[in-house]
Amino acid sequence: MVQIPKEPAPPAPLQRSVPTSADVARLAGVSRATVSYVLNNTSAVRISEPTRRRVHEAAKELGYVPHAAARSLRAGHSRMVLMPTPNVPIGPLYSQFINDLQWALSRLDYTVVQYGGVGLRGDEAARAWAELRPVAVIVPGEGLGPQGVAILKRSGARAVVTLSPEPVEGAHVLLLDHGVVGESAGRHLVERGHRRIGVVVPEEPGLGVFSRPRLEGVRRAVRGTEATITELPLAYDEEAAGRLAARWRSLGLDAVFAYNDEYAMLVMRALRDVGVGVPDDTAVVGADDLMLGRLLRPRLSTVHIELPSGRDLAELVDRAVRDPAMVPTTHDVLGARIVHRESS
Amino acid sequence: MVQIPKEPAPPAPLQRSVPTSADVARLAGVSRATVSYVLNNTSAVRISEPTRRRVHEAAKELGYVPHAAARSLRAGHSRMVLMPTPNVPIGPLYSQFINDLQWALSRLDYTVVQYGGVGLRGDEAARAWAELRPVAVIVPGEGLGPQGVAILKRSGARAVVTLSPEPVEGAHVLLLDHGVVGESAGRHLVERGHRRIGVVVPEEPGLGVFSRPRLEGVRRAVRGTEATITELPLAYDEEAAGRLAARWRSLGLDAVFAYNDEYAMLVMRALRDVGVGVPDDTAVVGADDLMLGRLLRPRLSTVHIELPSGRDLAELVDRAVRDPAMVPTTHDVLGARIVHRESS
DNA sequence: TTGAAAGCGCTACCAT
DNA sequence: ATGGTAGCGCTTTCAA
Repeated sequence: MVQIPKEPAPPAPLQRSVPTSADVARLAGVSRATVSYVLNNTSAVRISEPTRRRVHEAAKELGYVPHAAARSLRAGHSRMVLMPTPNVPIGPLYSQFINDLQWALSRLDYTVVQYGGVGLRGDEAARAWAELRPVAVIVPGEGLGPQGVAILKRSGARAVVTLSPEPVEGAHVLLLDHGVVGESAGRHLVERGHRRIGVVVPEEPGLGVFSRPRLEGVRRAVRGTEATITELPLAYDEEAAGRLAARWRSLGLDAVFAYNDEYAMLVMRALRDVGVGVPDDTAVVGADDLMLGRLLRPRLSTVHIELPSGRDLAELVDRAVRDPAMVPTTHDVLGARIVHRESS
Repeated sequence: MVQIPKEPAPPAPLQRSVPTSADVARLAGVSRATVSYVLNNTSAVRISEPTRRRVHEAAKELGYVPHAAARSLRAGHSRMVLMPTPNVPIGPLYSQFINDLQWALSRLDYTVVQYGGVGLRGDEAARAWAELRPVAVIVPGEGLGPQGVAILKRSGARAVVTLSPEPVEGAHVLLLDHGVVGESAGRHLVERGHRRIGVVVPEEPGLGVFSRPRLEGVRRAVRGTEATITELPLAYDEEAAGRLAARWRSLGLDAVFAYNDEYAMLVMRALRDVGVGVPDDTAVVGADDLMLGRLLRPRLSTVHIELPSGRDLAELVDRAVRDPAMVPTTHDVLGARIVHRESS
């Protein structure tokens, strides 16, 4: 651990207080109203060029920066889109999505803010978000109930969107049903003649949100076939994988859906190390279509996931903000398709 | 691309306006002052139990949530710590660090907010942040100059901390000099007798912040030895790696520092595919000590990186906030040590 | 073209 | 124990 040294604090000069528009007005020799007109380019009012210049100079000289809270208090609304930061570790796929979303919302002139509420949950969290009076809230993942939605709306949020595994009353829901991921994998394995299918279920807490539906998806895919499913709880480390591999023959599986590409790499490695052939003895399928899958040998079969584009979501938010009468709906937005390579 | 359908907007009921403390006061039959005392548990004032109850009930019935902007406007300060979201894709290492930091700051009763300013740069960005009047600003990476620091401080930020590759006047700087990473790798390779060392430099824009110092670090490590450095620009895809591998023999290198573990995997795979032996023909060293390095065969030698703990940084921020007189200093906080496995 | 002033929601001082 | 009220920084009528 790298320590940040603690230093003794020598005395220092007092900080000048923060300049306000009144200070600018005083320095420019005009009223606060005029300052506001000039700095906001208010078109309904004509201000003479010399005055404009004086105001701008005064503002620059003082290092004036408007006070967002005061402004939105006065205006009665803000353009802040609040998005709680997920407290689960997220992959590159999701990061990219969030990035696109932020970019698109910025283009639409919203201020995007990720709120790091760690300990809070449920309505308590919703209340904390509501205190900031965001014009819209985008909640990734579960955890927001109808109550929470109500709290947010009562506090002025004109759009509440959740990216959730299940519908939420009152909110615009982008249904991210990971079942389709498992389904793709399961269908693929069944079609290729596999009958004893293992499904890796990560032991990491917080991954259950994804792993449970993926497992259910595989179950759905094999329904009506002779194939059977075996759950394989697994921690993301080599020893755990080694232990799993050691009892592999006794499990009698001919295929495994490894939750995602990273777990797939872990499993493939462990199987290799105990002499289980992939795909001949056991087929392996990952998910997420990460680069690493392409680099493995045999090349990893995987499920490619399509999230909605950040732009689409940004537009949904914008429409909902501009038309609060819009009735919230629930849409399936998770796409999944198998990418067949060499491991299956 | 998954499309989010656009729906026609039917008419809908008007939204009741947001309840304020005045509404609560009216409903409870008390003054706004009393409401404030009750809801904030003001210890300087005694409120009778029946009154408290009435206030709480009224607040709950109305779904009252205090208005953070109004509160901090009145108070003259907030407990918001603002952190611009990095617009470079960040790895698991850094994500973990940010998470820890958020957690630690929450424990200290700060509200952590990641600000998604995409298009802004330099002082423009600083001004946008300053509008929110955060009590502290933590800037990951370069891009904040002394000007920006001044803007933030003039706007009331009591602590400005940057995690930067180089010192910034006026700010508390946690120097993340990635040179030490390259140095560790370089020293290791030289000690093991390698003399013609390639250094992968990712072509991805935005990674230059890291790759340049890492390259310089390797240069530093070989200074005074007979070893030579060859820069190897490389995009993160298989074809590019294949092209690099194809001309590998002609490069005459006996070792390569691959920027990080992911690039190392890419390079190792490409070298393998053209029959270059690792480590016998060419040694490979990665960086970041990701799990995938342990799963490769040969196991990947890598540089383990130690970031400061989130807790330490949170404490630094807290101290700086409580004692604005504290003079800003610059500290090296990036630790690096070689993890020797099988690829070198 | 510019200024005076009200008021957004909240808290803290001073009365009662 | 409770209420009246000023004022945080800003925008926006309304007057001049």
